[in-house]
Amino acid sequence: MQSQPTPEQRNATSTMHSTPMEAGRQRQGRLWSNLKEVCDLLHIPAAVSINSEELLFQHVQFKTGQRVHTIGQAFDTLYIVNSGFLKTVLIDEFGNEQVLSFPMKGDMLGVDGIHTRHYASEAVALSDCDLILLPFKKLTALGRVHMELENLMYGVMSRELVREQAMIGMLGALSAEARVARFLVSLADRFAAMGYSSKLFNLRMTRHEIGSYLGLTLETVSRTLSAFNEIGLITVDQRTIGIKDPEALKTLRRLPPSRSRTKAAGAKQKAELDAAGDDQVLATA
Amino acid sequence: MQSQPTPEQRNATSTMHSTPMEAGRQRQGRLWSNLKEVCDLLHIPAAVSINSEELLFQHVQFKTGQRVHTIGQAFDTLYIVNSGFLKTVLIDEFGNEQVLSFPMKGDMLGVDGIHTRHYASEAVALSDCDLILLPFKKLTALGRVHMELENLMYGVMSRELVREQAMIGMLGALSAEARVARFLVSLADRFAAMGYSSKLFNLRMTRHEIGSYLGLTLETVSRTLSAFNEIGLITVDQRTIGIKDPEALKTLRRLPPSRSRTKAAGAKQKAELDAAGDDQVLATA
DNA sequence: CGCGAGATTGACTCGGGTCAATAGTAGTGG
DNA sequence: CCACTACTATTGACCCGAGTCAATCTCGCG
Repeated sequence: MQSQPTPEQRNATSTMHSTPMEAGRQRQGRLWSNLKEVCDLLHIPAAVSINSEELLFQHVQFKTGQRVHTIGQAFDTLYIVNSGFLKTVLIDEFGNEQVLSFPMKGDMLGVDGIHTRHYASEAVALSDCDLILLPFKKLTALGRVHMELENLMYGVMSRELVREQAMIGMLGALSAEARVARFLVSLADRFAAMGYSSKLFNLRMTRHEIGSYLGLTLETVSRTLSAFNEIGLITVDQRTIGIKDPEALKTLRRLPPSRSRTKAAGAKQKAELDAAGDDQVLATA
Repeated sequence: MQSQPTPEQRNATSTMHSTPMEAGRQRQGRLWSNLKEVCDLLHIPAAVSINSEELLFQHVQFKTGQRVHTIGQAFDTLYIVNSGFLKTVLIDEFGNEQVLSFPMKGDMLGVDGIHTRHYASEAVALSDCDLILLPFKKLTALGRVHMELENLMYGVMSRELVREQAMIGMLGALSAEARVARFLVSLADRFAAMGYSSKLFNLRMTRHEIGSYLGLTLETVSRTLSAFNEIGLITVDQRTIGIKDPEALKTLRRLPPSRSRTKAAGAKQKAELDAAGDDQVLATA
């Protein structure tokens, strides 16, 4: 039940007891989803012409650290994140990881495998995850019957393309501080879109992974977060991040003349923050 | 606007005189292409079940400096480059250009517009160009009839996605020299794929544009090219580049990406990485 | 022929990478 | 419960790669 949720296990579970009116769908374990649910998850308007319950998509669970797919593995299915957090990485010729994205609820995985029929990246669960399987064959076959599926696919792929373009722009043009700032804002927005707090959240990834994602070292990420903390833009406690000034983060290009940042200024900021909320900032005086 | 052939012109042209074997296609100006030609151009195996000559795609010519589409413009058509060279750019909040790609023969433009129905980037001709128009509506409509069209689209979009992933990896992990080196190799390969010489070619873009594309300044690009020239890897004369040692360019690096020390592969690689760190410019795998 | 855009090269600066020491945190087992 | 270990995060000191500023050179074009 734990180490590897294989298709066999899922069949065993789902066929174990099938409630007739549920048409084979296992509700409580969230083992199946219909097209409507998939579209909702992707934030794509599903001009619902289909409620056919035979059009169900299987769920699979992955535990922290498990790999959803690896580079070079034969491609046959796409995944949609129903819950949990992951990272996708490229491995260079020396075995070094390059983080490409941090997929979470509503994001699609595996699209890079379509072209060569082999996944071009590796997806790893950063927390326990629940993913929906979209067998690509099935998808394209259904695409000809239900044209919203087709548009869904185009939309998702195009969206992903735009996201990567923005990423390239960021890596090419922004300073370390601006990258970290935008990363935090982006995370906050995504949490907000998922219904979580955009003001206080936990990072699911290490500094190292953030650094890889942003083209920086973990030290620079750590230092930058500390600097933001001193200035009062955020609060940092390990992986707990509090967003204090989203506007400033959004428009930040460069940090104010860094040399003049004295201890006194830092202490002042710290005091304000402590007054504002009950948080333990450990920036020792 | 400029000389943009309209759909009416197409109908006029195609019905004007129909040479039986040409089936209404205007040869001399390369004004039309059928699906087979489009697939060939994209290097996608067209399991040819269609030779229907009513399935023709219009060409459009753009002159150097002209914009094919701009950011925010309503999306309705994709483009395939039949000849010529272009750049696609993002414009940031201060009007600065960020070059995203240098499309040439066989590349597709406009895919980033599908998601929001507005182009997310701007495409500019760096030379006189001949593009094939693929009206998106028409394309999706045909996709349901001829499923190879569908696969074509998925394939092209996925390919583009993989390309951008590689770009992100490069920007995130490689030194200036390695980026320039790989850029040259990539250009050489693409020229080779088009039937041109991969040993001697002309850059269609300025140092500034190359720098923007690679996340560097034009001075760094210029200096790096000069350095490669001195070392004998290439010859440089303004925009004329001669590739002398493609292998060296391909494997050239600098900073061992100490950023990512992967647990599994990391230990194995440590010695090599450290050794590589003492290397100067050249490194052989 | 002169003008302006592009390219090259040098001198200087500094952002961020590297190396290293320390400390906080989580998981494991006694 | 604590001790032990491995991982993660924070911080400081140092320095090098690449950005910035600026002068000069080349070339294409009206």
